[in-house]
Amino acid sequence: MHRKIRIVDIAKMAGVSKGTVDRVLHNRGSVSDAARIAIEKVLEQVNYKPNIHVSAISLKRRYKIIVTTPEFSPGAYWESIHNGIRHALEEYENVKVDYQVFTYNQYDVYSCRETFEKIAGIEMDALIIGPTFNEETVNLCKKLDDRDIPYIFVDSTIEDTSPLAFFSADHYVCGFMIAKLITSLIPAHTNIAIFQAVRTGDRSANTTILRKKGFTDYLEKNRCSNLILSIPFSVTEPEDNEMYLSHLFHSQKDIPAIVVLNSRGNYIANYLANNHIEGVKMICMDLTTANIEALKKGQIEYLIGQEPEYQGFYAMKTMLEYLIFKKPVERQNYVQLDILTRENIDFYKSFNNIMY
Amino acid sequence: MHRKIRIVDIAKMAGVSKGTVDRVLHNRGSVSDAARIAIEKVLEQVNYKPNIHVSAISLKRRYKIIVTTPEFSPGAYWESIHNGIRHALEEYENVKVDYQVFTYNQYDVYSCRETFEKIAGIEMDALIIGPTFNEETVNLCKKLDDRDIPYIFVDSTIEDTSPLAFFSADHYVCGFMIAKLITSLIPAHTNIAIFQAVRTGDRSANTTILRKKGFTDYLEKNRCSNLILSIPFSVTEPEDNEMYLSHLFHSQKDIPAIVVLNSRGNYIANYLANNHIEGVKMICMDLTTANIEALKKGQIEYLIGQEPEYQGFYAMKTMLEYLIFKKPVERQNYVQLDILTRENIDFYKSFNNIMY
DNA sequence: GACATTTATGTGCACGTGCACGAAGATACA
DNA sequence: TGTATCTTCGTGCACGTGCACATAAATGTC
Repeated sequence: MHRKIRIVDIAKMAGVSKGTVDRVLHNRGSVSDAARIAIEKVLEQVNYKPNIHVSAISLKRRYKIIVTTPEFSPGAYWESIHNGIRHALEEYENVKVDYQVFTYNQYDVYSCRETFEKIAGIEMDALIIGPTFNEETVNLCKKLDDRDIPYIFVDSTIEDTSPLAFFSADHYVCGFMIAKLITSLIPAHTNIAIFQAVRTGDRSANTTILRKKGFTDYLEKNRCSNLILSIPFSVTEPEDNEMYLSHLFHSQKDIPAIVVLNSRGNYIANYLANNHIEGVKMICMDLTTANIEALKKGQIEYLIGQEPEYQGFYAMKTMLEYLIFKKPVERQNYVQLDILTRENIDFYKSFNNIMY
Repeated sequence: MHRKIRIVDIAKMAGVSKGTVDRVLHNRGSVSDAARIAIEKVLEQVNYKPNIHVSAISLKRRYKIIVTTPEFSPGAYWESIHNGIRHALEEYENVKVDYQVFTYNQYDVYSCRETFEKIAGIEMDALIIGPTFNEETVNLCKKLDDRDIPYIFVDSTIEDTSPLAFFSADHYVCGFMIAKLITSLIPAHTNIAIFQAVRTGDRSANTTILRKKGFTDYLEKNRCSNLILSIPFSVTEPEDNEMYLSHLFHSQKDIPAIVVLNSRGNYIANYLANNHIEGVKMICMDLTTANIEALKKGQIEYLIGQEPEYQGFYAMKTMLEYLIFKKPVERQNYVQLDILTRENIDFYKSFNNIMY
């Protein structure tokens, strides 16, 4: 194997100094066409890959990166995404990053709108977005596009935007898989109750819609005869849920299976436990600490994980490498869908163990 | 946050030169007790963490690392482990590593013995071992211990050895989880056929024994009434398997479920397909390309993954960081047990996508 | 005590990139 | 032609560690 090519090697080949090569590599301008073309010619021939270790220690400029996601509490889904983001910054501790977090209420479209308008006015190098509402996100992204500010989505992607990349589960397939799992646990012809979060202003989250679609499609394709009971679930008015649930379980219907398409499965699990309702198989989304607890207790049969730490970590990592090294970016990044049981949950790597 | 502490800072604090600090940090010797103690005192107070980027570019010495595992063919389990190892070396491309691979026949204890004896005589800095046979591995490790050569296990660990670390699934839990999955797919009181690999010299692989134990323990604990049919599986004499299988399926027994505790599940799947035996639920180990194909075709219901790339990657990464930076090592490293279905298999990251 | 040998310590360079600074060359305008 | 302005380009330093080499101190030997 040949010696690794360096900037000075390219400079010598192109008959210029390393400063000029540096300007071309980083698009800094102030280069004559002749010099630029000569250098580009050399770059085509040789496969130059900067030594990232040296780049790292030589870096001087600061980057301002903004992160906006729904609000979150300890142990919740969105906290994991933020943990991943922080881990990425720790890995690149030598890079000077000012990062600022803006959260909004994911059940209130006005909160989102307000936050996004504030963000749109800020000076920044890049943005990481955890989107919920379509229209508001599209509006924000339009402004970002105009200002040539790159942005990356986590958790889900939004149509009619042009992000640098997105890191998300395939929510449709997620619902599809959940249907397969739940139907393997219960007899045919039985009922399945599905809980979905309700939001203000008649808006639904992308994610839940897609999961629901995947779920029903599976049943249809496989001619499953189970009856689906769609139950609303309110995060803002938790007292309503008590009503929905008591309604469901006093309706004399047999409910052998429950599916929760958001991360609040533990809430339902607790209701069942408190009301001594047993023998219900539950499948829920996301490895929140509360959900994991319920899984270990046997209240939940399967938890579906969508690697939130991974999403956050790679969103930030990808952004940094794009900003610093102009590293080419893969746009579509679907994360793994993990099936967790009380048996394999203890080995699940929450990225705290992984580091990277 | 304070400025990061450097070697020269420590040197100044201890009243010595950076060369002496370097010698203490790397245990190079030639340091007076007085100087060593002074430096160690400073090191206790400050939290020195070397800048790995600078370390990386300053590295000069070569390391010789040997890897020994069972033989493998393309797309097979052990190949993934080797892929992970290579990825780690790519990440540390600046480190000069001579690495040499020695494989042995995992079904032949003599082959293993011969290979290990050869390895024991070689000059090296470190070793990564994919063990199969207990006694032979213990013998090799004793010699390594005498020569102070660090070694790391992948795939499984061996008692009575003192490895620097091991990266492995918890095979007992794996079997336990498989039992849970398979019993959820079939009615009570039915038969379950279990395939286990047979080896020369009456030796069994650790892994299979542990998985089988976990499997039967689950059934016992949960008072499952399924009848277990243990079927041998020979890799060396494949024509025997045809016999075992035809025996099984001509015995008039109803076989609604099959569990394969090694990575050759696809072999059984093909037998079923060729003989038009349908409606059998299979759970198999490992994401070999052949197994993945069978999973996608619907011949296999669940595949259990044990992150072989991850194992290889972190085994080599851990070893390198131990050798270079004297980084402290976590001994026990249990990998994730992934449950794959035809739905989520496409999102499974084979590390080719991940890189790191 | 003189010299040889061993042990302990300090000094200085290489690693390759990012970026600041200043020099040189080109162009404009009086 | 002389001066000012803008564009283009080259030079050189910083980053912090690993390690080789030179130097100084301590110890051993007769």
